[in-house]
Amino acid sequence: MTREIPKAYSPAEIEEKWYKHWLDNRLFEAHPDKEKKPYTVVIPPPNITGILTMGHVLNNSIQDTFVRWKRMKGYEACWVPGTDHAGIATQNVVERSLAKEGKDRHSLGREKFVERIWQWRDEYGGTIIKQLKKLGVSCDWQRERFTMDEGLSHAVQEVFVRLYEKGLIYRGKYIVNWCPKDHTAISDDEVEYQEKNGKLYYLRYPLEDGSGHIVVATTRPETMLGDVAVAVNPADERFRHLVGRNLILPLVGRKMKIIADDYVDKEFGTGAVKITPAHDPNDFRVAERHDLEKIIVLDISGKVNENAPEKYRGLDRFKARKLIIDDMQELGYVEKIDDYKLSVGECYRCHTVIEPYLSDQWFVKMKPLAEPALKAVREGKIRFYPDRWVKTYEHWMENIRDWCISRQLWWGHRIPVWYCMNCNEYVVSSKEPQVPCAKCGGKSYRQDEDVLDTWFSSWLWPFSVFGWPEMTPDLKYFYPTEALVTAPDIIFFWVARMVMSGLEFMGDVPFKDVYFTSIIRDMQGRKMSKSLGNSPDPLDVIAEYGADALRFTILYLAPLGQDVLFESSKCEMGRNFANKIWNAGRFLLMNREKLQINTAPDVSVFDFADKWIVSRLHHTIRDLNSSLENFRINDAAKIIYDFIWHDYCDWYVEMVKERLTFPEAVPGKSVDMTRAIIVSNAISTFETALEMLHPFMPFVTEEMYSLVNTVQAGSVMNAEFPESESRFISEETERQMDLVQEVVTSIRAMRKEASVPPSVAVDIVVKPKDEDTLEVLSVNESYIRKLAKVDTMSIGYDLHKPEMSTSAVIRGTEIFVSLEGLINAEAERGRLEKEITRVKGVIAGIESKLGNEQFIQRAPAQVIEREKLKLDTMRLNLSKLEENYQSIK
RNA sequence: GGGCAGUUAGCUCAGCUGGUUCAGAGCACGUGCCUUACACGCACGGGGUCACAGGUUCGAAUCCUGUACUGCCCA
Repeated sequence: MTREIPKAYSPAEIEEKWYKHWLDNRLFEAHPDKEKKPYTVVIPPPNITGILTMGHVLNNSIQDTFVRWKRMKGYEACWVPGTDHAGIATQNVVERSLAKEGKDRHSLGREKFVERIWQWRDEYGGTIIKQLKKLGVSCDWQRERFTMDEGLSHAVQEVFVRLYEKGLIYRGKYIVNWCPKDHTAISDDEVEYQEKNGKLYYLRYPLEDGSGHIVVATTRPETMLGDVAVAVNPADERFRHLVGRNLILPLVGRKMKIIADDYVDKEFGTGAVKITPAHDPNDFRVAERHDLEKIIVLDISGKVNENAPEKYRGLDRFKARKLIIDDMQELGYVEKIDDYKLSVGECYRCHTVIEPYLSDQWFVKMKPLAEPALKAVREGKIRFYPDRWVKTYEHWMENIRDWCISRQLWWGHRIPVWYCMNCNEYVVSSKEPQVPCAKCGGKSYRQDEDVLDTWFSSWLWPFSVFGWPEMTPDLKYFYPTEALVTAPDIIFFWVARMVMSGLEFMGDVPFKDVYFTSIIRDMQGRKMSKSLGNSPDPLDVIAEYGADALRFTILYLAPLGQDVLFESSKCEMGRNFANKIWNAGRFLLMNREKLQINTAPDVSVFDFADKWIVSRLHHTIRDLNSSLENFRINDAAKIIYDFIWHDYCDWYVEMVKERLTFPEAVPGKSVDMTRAIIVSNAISTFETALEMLHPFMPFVTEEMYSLVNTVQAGSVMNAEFPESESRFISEETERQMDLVQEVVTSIRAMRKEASVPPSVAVDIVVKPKDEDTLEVLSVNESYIRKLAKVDTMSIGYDLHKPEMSTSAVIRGTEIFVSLEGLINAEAERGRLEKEITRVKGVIAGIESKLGNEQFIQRAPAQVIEREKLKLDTMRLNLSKLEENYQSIK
């Protein structure tokens, strides 16, 4: 049946088959097990409206690699998947679909609208989860959570109540970032700043007594409708005499004072600042200090409201800006208008320009939560990879501002605050209060209309997924989690806040290591985005190259802390690698099939090649484990790639072929039995390599493992991850193999240089440098002959250079390739000349080093010894090269 | 304006604590090969004053300082 294995690996059916197998056999499921140590990872919950991006691919490939690796190492690996409810984004999506039916949420009503969103979620919300499965991730799907689940919602309410009771949640009228499109407040962190070309308008405000005017500069002239004062710096000589005098606000006619406040920057604009307390955060603070009125002049859509002169009412803020400037110009109140670069805040969801807006909101006091969170990172209880993110984290924590958590949306966790219908007194409670109002005895309540910021549920994720606030067995066993793998752009939104909530509510950090992934960009270095259309659809990439190929390629390309430029054709690398593995397995299977002998691996039949590959294998295991432990995942990918492709396939398999043709005689064993053992030994190393590679390329390794395994060991997932054993590592054997490889390569090069066709075997003469070399090359004669296409190989100290031959010197050992009729004396002389010049250069370099007294005095003895040895070898090489050069006729 | 990265072969990138094998990989390129798994392959080869200028050191792609350009974050 193995004869039917196709030549090229085609991933599609194989991936589907194994993913189903893993699910059916519940291999991803985790349960508290006292015998084992837990290894817990929670997925950064993707947005429920989202689809899989290359960023998710990287992120989840990394997580899966770690989770599978630890699972094979005997940990109870638990990877919790899920999604978040993405308040604004989801509400937008459903509102759009309502609009198509000519409806809006207000006509539907809150209850129906929320119902509608749930319907939408049931229908489309699972998209990204389905897509993740295509990638082969080993999440425990039994544990899939959604931030709006009952349990997680309960956690959110509990947290709100607890923080409120602790005095860490308060309500107040403050300036918030208002999105006039989404009609909601958003937090400071949800505002994205863009550098834009704008104007700086210089406006004249006349003094009340008609004795002149003062000029203020502003980028948002429409806010003048809400101006209540003009402020200057108290130390500013230019304006000192004006402080305390009155102005008349043009267009409005309001009388306002000139006040002095340190906040004003003398250098900016004219040094005089108009104060609009209801529409600017700095002005708001000035107004608090000076007890000024706060006049809101825009409505929730950014249109001028009834507090402004009639002429402007109902105008959009940008239209109002134009009209106001026109009117001011007409009245002679515009001094000048300059071009000006300014940074404009936009809503991170819909990119509408944010309007600072005075409104009633709920806030979390952050300072008390930030302090322990800062300490945990400083003390190394949580480590960041790469650690430079610690600085960013510290800076944010040290300058932390209170978190506005209320959102004027319908989709989300409703704020657990109840207002007395009678007197408006409020009670904070996760359920509707059953007791009469403490203030007036009223008996009916209404709940706060607003919902909480989505991140207010995400920050609880590492423990809410395990049932908090109940101290469930799962929570006890799996918390704290081990590693968090996430993109750096949500370090504030999410990572920092999880640290705070973990410490506050669980009394322990939520995770020990945070791995900040690279950002995937296109080949021009641009961020991948929907609007640019420069992001390949990972599902297309998987269809074309296979999930293993995509995973491996992206891991190989993404070094820790470095951005990655990606295009799907790069996945050829991963695909080719999968194909290489497929064919190596095919080779082994075909040979086993041919022999029809069942046998176990047998160390007693090990020859040089086996000892070498096993040494390389254990080297590789050691390096791979240490790379993964240090989160150097691209190194790990490279290490395993090089081992399988270069050591195993390029050299070892070729050597095995030679042995299968001419097996060494083993006492008491038939020739075919020997052959079968040789194949079994080769398979055994291959299996270990598959185990090592499995966390990176789960599908092809599982498939090959199942084909190659005779004893039905079951899934490779259940195999123990290989551990390096130093008794198998032989530096000596590896050095010897290096020599064999160098000899083979140099013979191949000489053949090529002399244009010997690949089909023609050549004779070689070897004059070894010493006993060791003689021994190694003799032992490996058959391999050298096979690998370099050599007919007879003569080896000895007293041999002579064949008449017509080309030569090379490898570490003092001379290799002559007979080239009867093929040699070109001129070319040969040129070749040797080039090599002689190179070696002379090396010698001169070392001589000047060794001749340097400073070097002799200060360099470590080891280094000096090394240089001396190198010099000896190089001198020997040179003398032989010169000798051979002379002998050319 | 402040902070953090980056600049190494035509392209995309490795190169950890300075010193054999330090100048590497993949792709691309050139030449030759259907050699008893693999043309998604094999073999061999060409290609880089490691951004620039100083400095530390016996010794610098690697450490320090400055400059230039690129990108990100914060104000």
